[in-house]
Amino acid sequence: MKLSEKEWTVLGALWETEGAELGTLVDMLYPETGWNRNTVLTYLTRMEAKGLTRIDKDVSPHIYYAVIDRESLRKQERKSFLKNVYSGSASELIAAFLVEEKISPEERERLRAMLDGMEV
Amino acid sequence: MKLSEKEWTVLGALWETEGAELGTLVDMLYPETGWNRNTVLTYLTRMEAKGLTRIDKDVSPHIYYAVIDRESLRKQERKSFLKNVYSGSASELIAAFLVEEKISPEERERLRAMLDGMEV
DNA sequence: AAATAGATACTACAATTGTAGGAGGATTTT
DNA sequence: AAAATCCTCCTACAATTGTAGTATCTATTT
Repeated sequence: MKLSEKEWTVLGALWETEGAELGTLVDMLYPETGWNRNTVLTYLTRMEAKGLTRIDKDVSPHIYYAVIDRESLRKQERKSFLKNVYSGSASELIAAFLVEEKISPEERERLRAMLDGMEV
Repeated sequence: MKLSEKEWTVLGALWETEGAELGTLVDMLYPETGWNRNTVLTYLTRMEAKGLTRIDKDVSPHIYYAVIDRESLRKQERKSFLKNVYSGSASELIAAFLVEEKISPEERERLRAMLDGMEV
């Protein structure tokens, strides 16, 4: 399942909180998105129908959770990004991020170590 | 402007050909997508309305071109991918691709060289 | 208890996306 | 020239997405 950008945004808040009430989520999302409370609620319930979120209705206010784990979703996104945007060329992709984004010396060291580890 | 996956697919064919007739595009896309000729045509014309493609109607059959260049689109996609999927952490993103995708020794060397070049 | 603020449910509605079908003109092949 | 193909145009139509408004119910403050 391919997520929309907004759904990622919603999930971002859910992952951050590990379960939260509507008000909390609305407050978290507002500065970034300007969304109306009902907009957030609509996302939450639609995403429940898709199996992306879970709503605990036994308590009031309800508590909203992310259902899918971030890593597996990332994996899918990596796959489609690599395919669509870089026609499968991982090294080109990596190179682009390397030139464009600042990488701290520590991270650089870590990446280098990874490259070395692949040597064998 | 955020492209859909299908639009990327269409653009892929257009970039590959640097201008082509419908039939050519349909043939190129069919194996991967199974799209009906009219589906392709619909994409092409809708994308023209969005300024993504250009249609030369002075010749018959018409010739279809990509209007935006790949690199600038890639840039946008990198940005949103980094933000949405990796909350801005480029090194985590790169690391994920490094472990997941095979990188040839030559490419590995190149990436290493890039890392070294950042040393200064 | 009345008023206020929050939460939930239900409804709405336009824009976009995916996927063509049909009609009719243009061109190439028998 | 008739038939078979292409090509383009126009139309369609359901699903999804973005973004709420309304009505109602429930706590919380006055």
